[in-house]
Amino acid sequence: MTTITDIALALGITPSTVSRALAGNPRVKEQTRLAVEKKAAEMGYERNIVASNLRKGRSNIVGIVVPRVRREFFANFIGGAEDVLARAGYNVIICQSHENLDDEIKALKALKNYRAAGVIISHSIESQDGGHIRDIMGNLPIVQFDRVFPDLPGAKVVGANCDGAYQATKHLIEKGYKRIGTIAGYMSCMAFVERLAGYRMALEDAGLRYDGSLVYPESILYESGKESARKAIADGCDALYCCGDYAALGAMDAAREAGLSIPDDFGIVGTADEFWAAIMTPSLSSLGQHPFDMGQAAARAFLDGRTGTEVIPMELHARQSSNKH
Amino acid sequence: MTTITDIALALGITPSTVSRALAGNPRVKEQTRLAVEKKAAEMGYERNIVASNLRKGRSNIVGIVVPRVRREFFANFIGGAEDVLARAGYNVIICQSHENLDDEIKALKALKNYRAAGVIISHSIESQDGGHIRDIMGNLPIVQFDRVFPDLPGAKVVGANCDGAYQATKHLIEKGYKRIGTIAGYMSCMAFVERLAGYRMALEDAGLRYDGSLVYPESILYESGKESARKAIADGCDALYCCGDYAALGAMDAAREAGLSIPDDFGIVGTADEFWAAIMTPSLSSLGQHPFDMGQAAARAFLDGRTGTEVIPMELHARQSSNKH
DNA sequence: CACAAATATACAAACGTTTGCAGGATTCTC
DNA sequence: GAGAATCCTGCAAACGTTTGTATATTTGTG
Repeated sequence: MTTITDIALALGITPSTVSRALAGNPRVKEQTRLAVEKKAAEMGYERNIVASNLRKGRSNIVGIVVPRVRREFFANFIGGAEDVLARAGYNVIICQSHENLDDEIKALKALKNYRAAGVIISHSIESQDGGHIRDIMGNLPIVQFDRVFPDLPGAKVVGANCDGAYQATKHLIEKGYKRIGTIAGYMSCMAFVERLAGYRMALEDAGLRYDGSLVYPESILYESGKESARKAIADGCDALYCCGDYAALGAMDAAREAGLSIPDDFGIVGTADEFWAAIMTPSLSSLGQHPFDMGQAAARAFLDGRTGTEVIPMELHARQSSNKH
Repeated sequence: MTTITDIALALGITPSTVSRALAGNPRVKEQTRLAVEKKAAEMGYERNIVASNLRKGRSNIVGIVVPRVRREFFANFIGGAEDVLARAGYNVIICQSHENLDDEIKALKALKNYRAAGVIISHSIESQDGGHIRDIMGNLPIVQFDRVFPDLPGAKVVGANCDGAYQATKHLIEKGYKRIGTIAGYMSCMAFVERLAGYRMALEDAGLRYDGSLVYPESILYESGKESARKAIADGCDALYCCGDYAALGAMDAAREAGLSIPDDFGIVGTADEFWAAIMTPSLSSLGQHPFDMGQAAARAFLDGRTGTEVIPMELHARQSSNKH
């Protein structure tokens, strides 16, 4: 592997000049810069990024910390972020917290240790606040997305959760459902808290009473969605706004098992607009997020050093599962 | 940030001893090792991994190069690989080739530059052979998966493509379909070549003639699947084995648009067993891969320095789309 | 032509670790 | 108790960059 010293030797100059030349430092003469660049190309030089990182005390690595890569939302987010970060010369290290505080801390420490240029994170369900993030990362740029701690400074990219849930709930009301519950997700996440607020607002704006007993703040996995839906049916609900499509799917199955027909006896709206929502039968109405766009937005927020909160719109895709006649 | 020099100073010893102590080198006395460990913990020391990597000339980074993270198969694979690599103390850098040779080369160079400990790769569709991989990575461990170049040495993890396609085709034959085509995928990938071989073998074992004109070696995306299926229908096929579920979905839509009923007029089997295959209507028969397991297997192959080819079984999930009466 | 100002390069230290070699201390053997 | 063998630790160089400061070179001004 050729080093700047090799180039310097070949040209009869010093490594420092080579370094500056390659960095485009205006202190080196045009002529020598060209000579250096030519020689470097000739010798197949590639900057040793590890040495560079050590000396500079920071790397061109951006860490992305998510609960799980396998989840479609996060995979798409990563896709979007990687696209714009790679174009800007950054490399992306992926860390999974597995919804687990310890793993999250471990990941953040590893990133700190790599002198990552910044971290893009959606915190685990176990994390109660952003203290550990701030403690570990110090004043490194942090971009939070989807699940964000408002107290933590730095950029944030979130879906229009409140507005989206409002739309979804309003849609159910307009379709004529009378007793609408919600599978609300864990209240430790802002995203879910906001959706609940949107749900409530829609009810109240329509002159309906908000009833806390129709809020099922469980996980949004298939099984717990099904379980919550059973309770909702027992509680007399005729519709559910679900904060996740898998929970919505569970709710569908619960309704069917209870002998209810969808959408006439029971209406359902999910969230995320997974690919399959449109192709199943009955097709599932769902509130679409834009994970890929969010990833791009988060990456750009990092690159530009922006610091506010960016809200990515969500739109309702009304389909059969909520189309009461 | 405390360094080994700080610890050495605090204990009145030298950095080299501290380094050795922390590395568990048997050349340092038990007693001093304990003292060092205590002090290190006390001072909140964490090894500067960048410096360590520079000195050692290699890092604990493993690169995973895939066409796209957003694809379920790859996202799940990465999930599996990350799980076992993280447990072994490695960090994972994700690179996307976007099915593009240039990006793949760029990614490999970046990984080489980071002195990655190894690379796990599924090559882009544009890559014709493994020459560039070998050229760039030199003798670094390379694990290939799914799409592999047989000429490239090193470990390989693949699905049982031939066997799987055989099962799928045999299933269609046994269900009574008479003229079975295949949406075969690009022939630049081993995986697809093997599946085609399995398809052919199943036909011939059943005494049916293999007809090259019923092989549609196009991409396996939805649109091209639909297009290929239109041709297949025009060619008189009554069933298709599709090398991807999205292509299978396209085929379904093409059949429906042609007024054929599934499964009675037209049978379809897909590949990958995406989540939605089971819940759509009619449900899609599909050949299940195990991307998460493959990820784990690939990571273990890397860790153990294994070098053979590991074959992960595929199983057929027979559902409505191929259930001719 | 002398002196100042500007320009271009060289020198050397630093980033924090690892590691071959050497040397000091301890233990062992006869 | 002398010598060898063993055990620990220290010294110093190295990994390849980057960068503050100093020096050398060129240019400009009166």
